[in-house]
Amino acid sequence: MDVRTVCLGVLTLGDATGYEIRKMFEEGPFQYFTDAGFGSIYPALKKLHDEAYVTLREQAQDNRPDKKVYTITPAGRAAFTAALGKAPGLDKFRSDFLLAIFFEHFLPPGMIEETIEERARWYREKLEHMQSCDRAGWGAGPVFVNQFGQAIYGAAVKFLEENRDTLIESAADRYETEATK
Amino acid sequence: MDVRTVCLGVLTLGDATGYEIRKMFEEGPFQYFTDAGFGSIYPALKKLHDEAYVTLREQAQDNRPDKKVYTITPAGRAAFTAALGKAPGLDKFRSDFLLAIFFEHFLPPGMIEETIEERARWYREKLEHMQSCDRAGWGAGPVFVNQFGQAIYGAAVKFLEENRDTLIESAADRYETEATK
DNA sequence: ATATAAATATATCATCCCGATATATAACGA
DNA sequence: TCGTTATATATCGGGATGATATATTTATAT
Repeated sequence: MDVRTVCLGVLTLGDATGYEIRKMFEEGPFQYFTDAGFGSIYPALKKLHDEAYVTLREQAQDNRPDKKVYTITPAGRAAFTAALGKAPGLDKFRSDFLLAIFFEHFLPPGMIEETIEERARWYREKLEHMQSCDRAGWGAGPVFVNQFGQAIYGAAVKFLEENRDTLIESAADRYETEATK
Repeated sequence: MDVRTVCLGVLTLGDATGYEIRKMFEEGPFQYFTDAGFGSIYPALKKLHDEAYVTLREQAQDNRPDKKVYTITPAGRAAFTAALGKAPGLDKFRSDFLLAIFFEHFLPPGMIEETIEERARWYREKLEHMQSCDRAGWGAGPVFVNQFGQAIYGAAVKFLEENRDTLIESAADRYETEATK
């Protein structure tokens, strides 16, 4: 799904500026399964405007850059519906952390524990954030997505907590063996 | 982690051609947390060769393009170790499926069930593949990574199976309400 | 009181990545 | 026999990433 389509989706929830869309991806309910930076959002909005899928009104502000508030058009809604109608692409889980753990024997001794600890903390924080999200007024879709996220991130936290010691010990054993060799 | 670094990692496991590296990403133990197509692997190998991180020997074959077998150099190993020494970037889970479910009210009636069913099947297949992987001779790192994957994909399957009906019913209710309105 | 960071708001740019496409042949099954 | 899969390389356009630039206010910290 390209950034243009996701922007259209966000705009079906209400008018927004590029900056606000970015915040949705960073802090809002979208952050766990999609992402886009300014470098993709601004060009996307420009193109959506060219295609007449959105309109914009510039709002002057004191001592700040003008706000560009975007509104989705009926054509934009139709395009978004059409895009959703196609079978979604495959889910992707990408983890440099797991790559590092896979090649764990290339890591300096203390770093395995530190890395796992840090990642477990990160997953725990994200999980707590999802749990604390106010579900009042949310529709069935957003609730399902939020709970799916909790299931996944919860499983990650649980696994890291239950299996970290085994890996750390096995790495420690290897270092000992190498030292006495 | 860029494709060059991941290629170096694969090459620490043994010499390989670009085609074989691709297969590792597609079928091997890497497929659940990293990915790269030919369009990234071949340029990456070319650059690694320029940087003297790999050497290559061309193996002529009958009626086939020459095989280019790449071997990692000591400098390549050092570069890979240095790259792993840095704190890994954040894990990313990206899902067009969840985006579609989030905007579930834009989907045609039957498609919600079909979409969830298809995705549950996909997660189940991936999970079974991970479970069937031969762990004999694997080190602690690869085992940890494989089991982490199983925990995550298992949680996804479980969630989809347990919650699909609730979402489908709530969508059906909405269609009824809209019809009688 | 003053420095420093963070938030608001836009935008660009190089670099890299993804997916599609091209080329060529062997092997295998329908 | 005809289509598909596997082997093996490579390129190319469009798009995404991450860093950087600009400018001001507000909040936090020293």
